[in-house]
Amino acid sequence: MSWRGSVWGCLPNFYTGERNYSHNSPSEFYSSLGSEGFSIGDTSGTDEEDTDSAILYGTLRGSIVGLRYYTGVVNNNEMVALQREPNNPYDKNAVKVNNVNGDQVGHIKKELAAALAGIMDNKLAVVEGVVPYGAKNVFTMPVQMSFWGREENKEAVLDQLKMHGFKLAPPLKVELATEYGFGSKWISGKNGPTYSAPVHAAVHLTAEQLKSEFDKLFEDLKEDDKTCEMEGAEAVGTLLLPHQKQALAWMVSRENSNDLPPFWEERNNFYYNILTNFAVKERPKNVLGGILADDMGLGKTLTTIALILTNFQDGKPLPVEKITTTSCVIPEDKGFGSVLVASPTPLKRKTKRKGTASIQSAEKKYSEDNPRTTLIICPLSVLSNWIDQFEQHTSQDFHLNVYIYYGSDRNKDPAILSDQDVVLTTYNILATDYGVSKYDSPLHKIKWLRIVLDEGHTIRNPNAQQTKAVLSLEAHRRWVLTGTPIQNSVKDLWSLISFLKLKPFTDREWWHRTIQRPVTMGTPGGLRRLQSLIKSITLRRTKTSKVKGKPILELPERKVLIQHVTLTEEERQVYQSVKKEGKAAINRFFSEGTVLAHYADILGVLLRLRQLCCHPHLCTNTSSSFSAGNNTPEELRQMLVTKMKLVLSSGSDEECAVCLESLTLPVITHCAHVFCKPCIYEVIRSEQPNASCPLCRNELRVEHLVECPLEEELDSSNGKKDDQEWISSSKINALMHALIELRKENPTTKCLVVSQFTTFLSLIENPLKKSGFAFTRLDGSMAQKKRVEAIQCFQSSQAGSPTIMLLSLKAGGVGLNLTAASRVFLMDPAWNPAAEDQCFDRCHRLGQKYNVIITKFIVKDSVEENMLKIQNKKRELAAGAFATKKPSASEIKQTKINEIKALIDL
DNA sequence: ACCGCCGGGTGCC
DNA sequence: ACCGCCGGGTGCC
Repeated sequence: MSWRGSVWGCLPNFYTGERNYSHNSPSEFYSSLGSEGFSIGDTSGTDEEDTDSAILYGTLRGSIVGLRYYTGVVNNNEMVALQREPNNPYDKNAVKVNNVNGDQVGHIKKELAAALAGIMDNKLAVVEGVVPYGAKNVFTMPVQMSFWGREENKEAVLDQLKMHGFKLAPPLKVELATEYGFGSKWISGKNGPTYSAPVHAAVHLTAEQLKSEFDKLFEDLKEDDKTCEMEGAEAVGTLLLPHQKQALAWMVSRENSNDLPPFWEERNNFYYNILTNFAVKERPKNVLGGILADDMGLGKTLTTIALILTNFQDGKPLPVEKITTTSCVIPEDKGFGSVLVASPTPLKRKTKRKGTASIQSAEKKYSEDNPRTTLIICPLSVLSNWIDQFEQHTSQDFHLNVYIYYGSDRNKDPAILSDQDVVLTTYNILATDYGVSKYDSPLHKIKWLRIVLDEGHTIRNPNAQQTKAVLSLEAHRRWVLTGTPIQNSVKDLWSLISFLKLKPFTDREWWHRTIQRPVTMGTPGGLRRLQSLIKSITLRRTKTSKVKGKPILELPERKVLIQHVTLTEEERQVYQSVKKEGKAAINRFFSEGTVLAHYADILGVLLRLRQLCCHPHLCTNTSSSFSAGNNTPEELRQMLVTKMKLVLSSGSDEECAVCLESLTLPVITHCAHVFCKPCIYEVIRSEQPNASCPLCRNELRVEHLVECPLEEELDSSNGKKDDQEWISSSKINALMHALIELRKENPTTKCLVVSQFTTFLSLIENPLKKSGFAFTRLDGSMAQKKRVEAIQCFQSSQAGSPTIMLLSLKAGGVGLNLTAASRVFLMDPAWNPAAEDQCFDRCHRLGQKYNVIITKFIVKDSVEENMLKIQNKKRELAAGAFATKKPSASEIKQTKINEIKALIDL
């Protein structure tokens, strides 16, 4: 059985190269020193990227002075933050001391500050403080400091301190117990033995142990208060499943609750944070929201829509309005599958709700303090899914304004936006507005009723512009939807927790000191702490979870069959001659050592072979000449870039060598390699000022990158070649045979016929027509309206409705629902098995009534068979460990080279 | 007395 | 700060 349901998603998000922080903000400081998630037992240590785990150098007692002048107060044993203040007019070495709330307590005494300044500025160590006693002093108070840093900086730090006459004491003083999470048990042994601190950050757990530890995080989440059910309001036009009613009850109770946030306790009229020992008089606010982390396919979107309609205002549902206007305005001219963010296609919409006295009076209930609008932010790929689902699940009698804030003509008037019930937008639009001007960004001018982050893990990189844009939005209620809350390590959680505005974790330092480090260092209780945090704000069910003893989803079986296809003599001849030529060229590249320089050539060869396995007419537009001969290097380069574009425009689902997944927003480098735009930008950012290509180490510059729209964004209709007479192919014959057999068996069975190559789909149309099949088609080039039509048409159970859908592999987002089909014919294998799985899930999901049979057509003795082998290797890799070591640039290269060899039988 | 000592003024960095 | 430190006032016993 194929692996899908793991909590930890598939491959980790790889970064190449070390980050280089040049700013002074404490949060960046922390991120630069934070340990790299869980390090797995293998610590060969040769990898320079693996060294940013911090160890404790030792501790030092100092004093905080100038308390008179500041308002920040602390308690005994409370954590404090030390922050450099290089612009202090009295002392350029000044070090501020702040309490957990960020209020200044005082300064570090100047002699000590002089010693710390250099250490802190050069990021040799992170210095953390706890006030052990004397917190009520008037003028000065003591501070116990811990110095954390990389092993290799330890000497330098000790030297610096020595120069100023300071010496570190051995780690772990009793006063610091709370830092380590030992609690009172530790302190109680007054004259007991002394313990030495854990010095090394490495946790000696196997990958399996770690995974099971992580899985425990989400255990028991289904119990106690999370099993109540709640019916959706009348406005929810769809019956909710039991587990969705549970989620709704939980979400509504979270939004209306007045509980204290996790780790806070009330003690004699004060509220204490038991992690930092910080106290406040005002009751800290809990997040009115949380993380809905259900597995894919359990209906997070529907549940969220139900929440919006059911807990609309003051705990009451959306009122009935006797007005009937179109609820959603769907863009007519262009689909959402497009990911061209730089030049968004204008979407048509109407501005509604002008006039009508009754509505105006209704609007008066809403104001700055009492907003009405929910903002939903999602990746572009699922935007259309949200629109569909709003349409599907809102009852006819109710009217919900949904405004799609997308496209170059989006309405930026905050007054209009805050007058909607729902504003839907994408992370990219949000980040673009914010990038233009933080202050003019319309979405940042509004205080929202509720913000929903869909696929919330997209903001897991705290330094990404879109994360910053998301974190600076204002809202009363906040939700994160994600199927994979932790992709790679605990680090991934910070952005989400910070978005939820859970104090004190919004500040990176407190998150790091109280949760991340205890967890990564394996401090007793660290994981328990994280678990208790997650438990209090998260609801997660997997596909195998049960409600009242019954499985949440009873999905029918899914079988994958491989149907071998033998080429005809004629096809085989063409194939062999192209292969021979290609193999000779690739052999030459190997002997010249220019394999990676000719990457585009090689992809071109492989593409032609893959196309020939499908149909001889597919590769007529791809030139077979190799870039060599009498061309200048510049001409050669141009040819390679052109070739790469041609490969990409064929529809081939190529992958990015950095993230190892299907390309998103492909860009071609100067050296004719292709990567995801975000991946390569990350490489450039981390290797500045001089970055080099992960595949060939050539110079890498932003201004040389060429964006390359995928085939999906191109109009395929004008790519049809009418001048060629239609002929069949072995694969088409195999498909038609299967389809006709199937029709004999059961004429109502519906099928998906999937290919990466839309021209192949076009070629298949011909025999379908001849054999009298009713079919429809869905590919990336279709306008949104046509897609909706095609999907509705196909999903219909009416007699005479199409039984076949021609589907391009990557069409539509994860939400695309094609459950009417119970058979899938995959005409050509993809590099990335995950892309195939995602495609199969379009019919093998909630709502599927029959067992699903998937047939993969694979040509015998061809590149396709070799692709299957590579796919299997990738599956093993993805299932094996969730935190595989980051491959270095040279490993990326070697993997690619091995793949090429395997593919062309070298 | 280019000292010591006294006692008032004063106080982060 | 019930300290230290500074700098002015002062000066045998």
